[in-house]
Amino acid sequence: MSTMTLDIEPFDLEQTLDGGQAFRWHLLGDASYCGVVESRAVHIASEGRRVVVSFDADDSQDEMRERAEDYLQAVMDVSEVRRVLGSEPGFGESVSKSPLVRVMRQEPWECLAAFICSQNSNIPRIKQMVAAVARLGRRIGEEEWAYEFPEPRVVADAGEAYLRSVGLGYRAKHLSLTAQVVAGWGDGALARLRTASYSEAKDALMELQGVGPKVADCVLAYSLDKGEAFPVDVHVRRAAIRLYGLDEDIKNDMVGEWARDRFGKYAAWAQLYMFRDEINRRLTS
DNA sequence: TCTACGCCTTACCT
DNA sequence: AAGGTAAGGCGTA
Repeated sequence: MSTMTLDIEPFDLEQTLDGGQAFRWHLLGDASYCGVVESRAVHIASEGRRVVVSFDADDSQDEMRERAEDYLQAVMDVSEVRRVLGSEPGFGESVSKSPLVRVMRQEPWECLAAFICSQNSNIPRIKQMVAAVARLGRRIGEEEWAYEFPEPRVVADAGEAYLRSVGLGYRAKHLSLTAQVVAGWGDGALARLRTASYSEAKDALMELQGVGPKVADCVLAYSLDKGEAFPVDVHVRRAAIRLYGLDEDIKNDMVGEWARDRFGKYAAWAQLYMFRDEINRRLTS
């Protein structure tokens, strides 16, 4: 293993890596995490005032630094996030005083597949489903989680029946059909949506089976550089109504527009905080 | 077009 | 141990 220190302020590893925007990070006993970034097994730890990334000694330091910094969005100026969200009701104090929950930049296809699995499910189960899909990919290490996420073609060829057999339920059909379509688009087609506008990219994603407004916003926020995306699920909706006094009967797409207006390009960040706070609230009440 | 509502699978939790 | 719950989306009325 090689290690390097990222020039990035320490952040909330648990809520960032394992808080529901990604589903393939594994907690180790020492509060660090291991997982896969672009077909490489990596280990991420917070050590004092530093973030330390470890990886296979065969990989070049420069290349791994670039990958990790991209995945964790290390170059972005988070002081602006603190300024914009730091005095919001409910979660503002957490933003300004605690280690940040970061919006990451995942590989779009893996992100899309994961959130197709997420519908009408919960985090433990989503992890189980994504792990099963990941096992279709190339092994990149000894650990049970160490698989490169399979290309769309591979998932499509595995077929609906297989995906059902590993626990995806009715989502198997959605993922199988979408994998087929995305495979047909060719390499890099999904990532190309990064240069499209928010609404163009969202329309394109929602053409896919199993991708409605909520799943689309997750993919836009967590993999396609659309900070204005604001995934509205039952929890975030409840939080928005409670914290900001929105009408009880407001439509979900209106909640999204409200969030874009209020939080701008940091809507996705606000959503992570609102989601977390609402979940914690339900668990503790 | 727009909205409301039933349904879809099953792991996980209590 | 059995039954309810869960980061939604789709098809139909």
